[in-house]
Amino acid sequence: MSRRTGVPTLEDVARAAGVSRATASRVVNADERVQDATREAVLAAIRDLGYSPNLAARSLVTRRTDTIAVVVPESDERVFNDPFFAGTLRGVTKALALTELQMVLLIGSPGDGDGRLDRYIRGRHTDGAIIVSHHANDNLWRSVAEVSLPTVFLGRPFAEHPGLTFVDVDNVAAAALATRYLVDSGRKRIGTVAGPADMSAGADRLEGWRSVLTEHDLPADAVELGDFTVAGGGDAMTRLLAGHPDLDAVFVASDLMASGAMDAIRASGRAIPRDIAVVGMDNLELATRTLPPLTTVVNPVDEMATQAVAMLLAQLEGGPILEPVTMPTELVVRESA
Amino acid sequence: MSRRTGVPTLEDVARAAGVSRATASRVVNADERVQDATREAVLAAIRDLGYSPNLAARSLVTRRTDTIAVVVPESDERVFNDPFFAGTLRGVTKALALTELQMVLLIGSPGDGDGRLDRYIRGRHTDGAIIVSHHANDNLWRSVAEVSLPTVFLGRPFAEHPGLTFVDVDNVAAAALATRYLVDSGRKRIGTVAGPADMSAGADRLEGWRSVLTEHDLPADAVELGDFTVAGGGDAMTRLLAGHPDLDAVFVASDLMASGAMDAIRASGRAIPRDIAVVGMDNLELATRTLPPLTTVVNPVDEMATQAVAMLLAQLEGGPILEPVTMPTELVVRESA
DNA sequence: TTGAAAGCGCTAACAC
DNA sequence: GTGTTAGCGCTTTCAA
Repeated sequence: MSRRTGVPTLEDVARAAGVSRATASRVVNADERVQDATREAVLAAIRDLGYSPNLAARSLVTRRTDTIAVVVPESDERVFNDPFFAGTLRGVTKALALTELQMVLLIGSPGDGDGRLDRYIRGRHTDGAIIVSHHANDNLWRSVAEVSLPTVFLGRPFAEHPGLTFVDVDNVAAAALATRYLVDSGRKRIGTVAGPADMSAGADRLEGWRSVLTEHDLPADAVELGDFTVAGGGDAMTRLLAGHPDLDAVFVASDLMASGAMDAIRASGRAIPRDIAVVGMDNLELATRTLPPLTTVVNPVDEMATQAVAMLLAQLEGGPILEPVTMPTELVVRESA
Repeated sequence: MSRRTGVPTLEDVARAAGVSRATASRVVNADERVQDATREAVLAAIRDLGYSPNLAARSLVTRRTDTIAVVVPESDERVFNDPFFAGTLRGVTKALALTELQMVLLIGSPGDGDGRLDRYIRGRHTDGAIIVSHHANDNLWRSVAEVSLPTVFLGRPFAEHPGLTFVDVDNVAAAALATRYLVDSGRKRIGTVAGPADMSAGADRLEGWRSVLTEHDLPADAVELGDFTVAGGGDAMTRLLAGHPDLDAVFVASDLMASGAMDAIRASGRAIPRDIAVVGMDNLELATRTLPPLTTVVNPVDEMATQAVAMLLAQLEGGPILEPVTMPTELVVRESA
């Protein structure tokens, strides 16, 4: 055992097993061409010494870190309060648990003030990245492109760039699905609480809502933006009702915002769905617990995360950058609309 | 720039700046004794080349990884669904953001079936660890002790061991506080939905509840165990009511379980707090949204996480292992009791 | 099937 | 203040 730190090295293992370091390394890395007897000896030494490879040393020569970054350019508050992110992280964690890869979670404010995320990416400290919740003004896409870091976006990135791939739902279609349901149930004055304009999910869902209203010659002017939080949804709804007291329905671009919006609607003295029908999006567990339970569009975060990891792994194994994947959605009808 | 990978090394920087690798290294590591002009030249080269240190190479020589493990021996499901863990991770993330340390999140089932967590710890792949939600039968404490990995437990570990330190609330006192409040408000037949017996938070809160009842000569036989989930709390409450239909109050060892328990109580046709008073523990945001809002004991996860990180940092900087810290709690009275 | 040896990129001890 | 040099622990040719 190494005299200095007490942590056994491969050298120590080799000596204990009476073989060379190269052979010991082969055993550690499951190389075929090692005689069974030799392998046994080395494995025994590993057990006895409690050997564990020094990852830094390995990384230095293999030029792989065996980690992938999960980048979320949002505040810690949001990341750890919003069930959408919880679902995403759960999905990624689950998918990654089947591999040898370790997840490195990088959280940073949108816009990335001090450039921490950017520097980490440009430093190529991980083998690849999954970028969630991308905003128009953070240049993460540029960074990954410039250093050719294998990356999959979870949610379509705002920028178009050859080689940028992603997995997402068709947010335009999802919002259209929700809005069409409201139209079909006879609602005539349909507003929306949209997501941030600097995120594709925000912009696309707004467009889906608008397209259906236009298609039916209904007014598409009742729009307020929220920030994908409960409070933001409540505030937006309050403004919406103030500006358009005749609303009889609203499509809210996320369940979290819908929860806040429903509180605001009730606070205004209106009944759901009698006076105002509400449809959300995400289908969080929360949607079953609102009053009344929320009709919403499924956002299959778990499957999306699995898909994103699979696409990234394919790239890491040397495959080509796969085409973007769009997951199907569906409407879940409960009692709010 | 290195001809092979396209990633610039310190050697490249040194050459570009016309200095030795050692001097370039000094600039990168903010060593004082470098002439201003030299420093400028090196910094310029770093900028031009887009240099970023190879962490593996640095780690190999410094014998530090600049990462700390946050170990949660629970399923991904629980970690990413339970707001208690979200709060903990948020606190740790926030505290770590002020340092140079990167968090490595290690999630694994209790009991640690395949030993992944254990191996990671024993491999000393991080400079230190914060262990959350420790169970009696996982031997994480033994592993950190055997490899002398600087560690702080978040929540008192089940095992006593010299050198094991932790931050926690006084769970006995917290449960006693809740139970005493119920006694003082005239309740006579007080049950409890306790946490898992293999966790100190479970055992201690049960003991606190029992001590107060015994002290007041009240029966302390109405106990059911839950698993700190909503469903588990509901099931336990249902059993409790079946076995003890005369209950007029219950202390539930977590807000999440309390939420489930309240559903079960309502389902049995009883009113809260008229027929049965309920006190929870944690003071999650959820507690403000139950019907009726939940009276509960504060579990200051954010402050605990901050404290744990501070204690770990002190150890990493070479200080002694600090004494365990117990944070204060308080009762938040809402409408459920 | 095994071993010898080179070298990954960096820091730190030492010399100047 | 700066440069030279050794060496961290590992994988991977290359040769035997």
